Amino acid sequence: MSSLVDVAREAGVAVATASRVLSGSAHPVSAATRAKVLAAAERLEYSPSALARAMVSPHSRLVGVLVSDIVNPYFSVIARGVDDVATRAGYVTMLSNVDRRTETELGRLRVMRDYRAAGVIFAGSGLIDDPHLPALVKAVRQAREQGVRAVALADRSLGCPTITVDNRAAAHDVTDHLVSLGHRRIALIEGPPGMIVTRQRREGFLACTAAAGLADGARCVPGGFDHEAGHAAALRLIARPPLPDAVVAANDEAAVGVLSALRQAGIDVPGEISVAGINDLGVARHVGLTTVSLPLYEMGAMAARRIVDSPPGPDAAPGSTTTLSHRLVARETTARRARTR
Amino acid sequence: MSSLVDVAREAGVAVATASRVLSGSAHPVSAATRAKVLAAAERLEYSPSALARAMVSPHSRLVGVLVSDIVNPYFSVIARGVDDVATRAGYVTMLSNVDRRTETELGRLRVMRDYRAAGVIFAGSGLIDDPHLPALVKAVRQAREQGVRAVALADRSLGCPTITVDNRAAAHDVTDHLVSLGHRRIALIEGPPGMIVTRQRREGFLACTAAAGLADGARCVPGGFDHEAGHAAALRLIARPPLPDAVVAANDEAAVGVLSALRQAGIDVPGEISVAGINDLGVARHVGLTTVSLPLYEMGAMAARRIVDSPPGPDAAPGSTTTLSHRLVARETTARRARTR
DNA sequence: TTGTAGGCGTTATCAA
DNA sequence: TTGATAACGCCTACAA
Repeated sequence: MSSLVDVAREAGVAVATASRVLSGSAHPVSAATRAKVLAAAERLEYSPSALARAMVSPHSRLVGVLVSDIVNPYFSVIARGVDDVATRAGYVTMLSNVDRRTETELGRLRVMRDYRAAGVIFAGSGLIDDPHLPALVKAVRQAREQGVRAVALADRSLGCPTITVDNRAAAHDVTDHLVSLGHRRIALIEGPPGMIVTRQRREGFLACTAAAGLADGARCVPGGFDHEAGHAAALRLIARPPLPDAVVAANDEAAVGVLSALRQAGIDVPGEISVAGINDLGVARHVGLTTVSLPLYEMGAMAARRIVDSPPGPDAAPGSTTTLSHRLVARETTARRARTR
Repeated sequence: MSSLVDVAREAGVAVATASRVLSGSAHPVSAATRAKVLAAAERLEYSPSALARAMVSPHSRLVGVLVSDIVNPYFSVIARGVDDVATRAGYVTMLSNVDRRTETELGRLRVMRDYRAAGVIFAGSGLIDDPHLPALVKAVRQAREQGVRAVALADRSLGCPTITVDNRAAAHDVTDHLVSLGHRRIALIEGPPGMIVTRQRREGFLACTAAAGLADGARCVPGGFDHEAGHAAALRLIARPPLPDAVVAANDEAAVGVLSALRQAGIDVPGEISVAGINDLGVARHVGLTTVSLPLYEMGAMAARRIVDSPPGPDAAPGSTTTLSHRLVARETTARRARTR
């Protein structure tokens, strides 16, 4: 690898001059000199060291994204949004899986700060009564003081800007859709225990059923965010009749698990029971699942944009919250309640 | 952020000494001095600059992974394997989506080299008759000379170590499974046109059907790697009777698309037709899809291991190929051919 | 318009 | 065993 010194020597100019033309500086350089430098750089196949650049600038062109698990499509889509924006802006995405462990998140944040990341995006939901939260909050504050932008994609009280959706409202809306179709006994298959997003969606569900005077028919059962959890929860529902009129699953994946359990049991959807999810990932469209579309890609993209567009220096932006809108997408797994039982 | 200079001053020792204890050097340091330095570092919350370290060492602790699209679970699983190993070894994963564009891959490789990445993993399949391949091969060679390890996870003739599976054999084996179940007229729904992996799987399919004397019954139809492609291909198959006895889809996602098309058409699986995929991602287990299990996670993990375990310096390892084994997983979407038609 | 020089934070070399 | 110093490659005052 040839360095700026090599290029300067080859072009017969000072290092500073070479730097000025090659780094797109505003400093004036004569056309002739510029041409010489460019030619030399071309000949030597010069490519600036991103490391050295980052050393002397307020931050590197690295953007970190902390996800619970990249295999979960919820996070893949966010990561895709982050990376598209980052790449277009000349940045590189650093990815880390943290398995919902706040301590791991803390460790990864430190590593990213040590690379002088331009910013770090916290994509995962927080935990209820998280004993490690204070440590993370403190680390986030310090990182921000050092110029690392932080953005959260879920309500976590991290003391940094948050870009998220109203999970409570999303759960409310999908439940309301079921209510409006005439369903009276509705079950919610909850997300993983201990997660804030699980609580938010439960609250939305309960608020809607209560408002509709369906408190008696509303039933929350333990679940999770994957096929197996939804499948298992549905089996439990089936085992304890009467079957509810409708089911809201914690997310699309769980809803798909519910669908397969019902199908295996010979229960018709939406004839005998309606099923809905939340997220609207690829699978939902494919199986015709009624769900709530969440702007996941946009959340990632917007978070990245916030980072790459931000002027350098300590980040003083307060912990504002931007709430993106969601949208009910009615498909074939929900239908008007046909008969009484 | 306090630097090594700060720590040295605080401890009352020379910078070199502080560096020796804090970087775990083999150079001897007295216990007393060591303690002083450690205490000072603790007080100042010292954390070494990864950037400065990378500047003076042969490479950074960054591992790059180039995927076609992280939203595709095939790549998410690989990325997860890479990240798990990288993180455990104290490295950070840089992720880039390249949308199957070799030129983009080339650009991202350059960026990662500019960060002095320890290595770069090419996760995607190559293209047939790719006009940009020579440029990429050259860039890979140069990167390797500069100390960047390169690993490919598909047969691409990149001139670097390759860790992959035998796609030809995988397609052969799943086809053979169908043949052994008595199926005579078997259709292959191909992957995206122009991809090497598409050709390999087709070759395996054709080799198997030919060997079984089923050349007449073997039929290759255009498809793709997603739900929609599989769905559309199945519809075309249905539209032109007779329906084949069995279908091999290019991958699991396409197979799921096939299943839904058949279901919508009221065609029983596996009663009237057997369906199989390739990859064995989460969805396959869930829908009970017969498929071929590919060690995707292990491929990513092994590639990362190769990089983090490799001693620094120019990479001279020849373009060896490690082929990991696959395994047929028979589930409920395939069954013995019941009746003649 | 161009050049000189200092510094970013670390590790490694060479002396002491 | 410890210390001073030279890199690594770049950018940016400051000087000319």
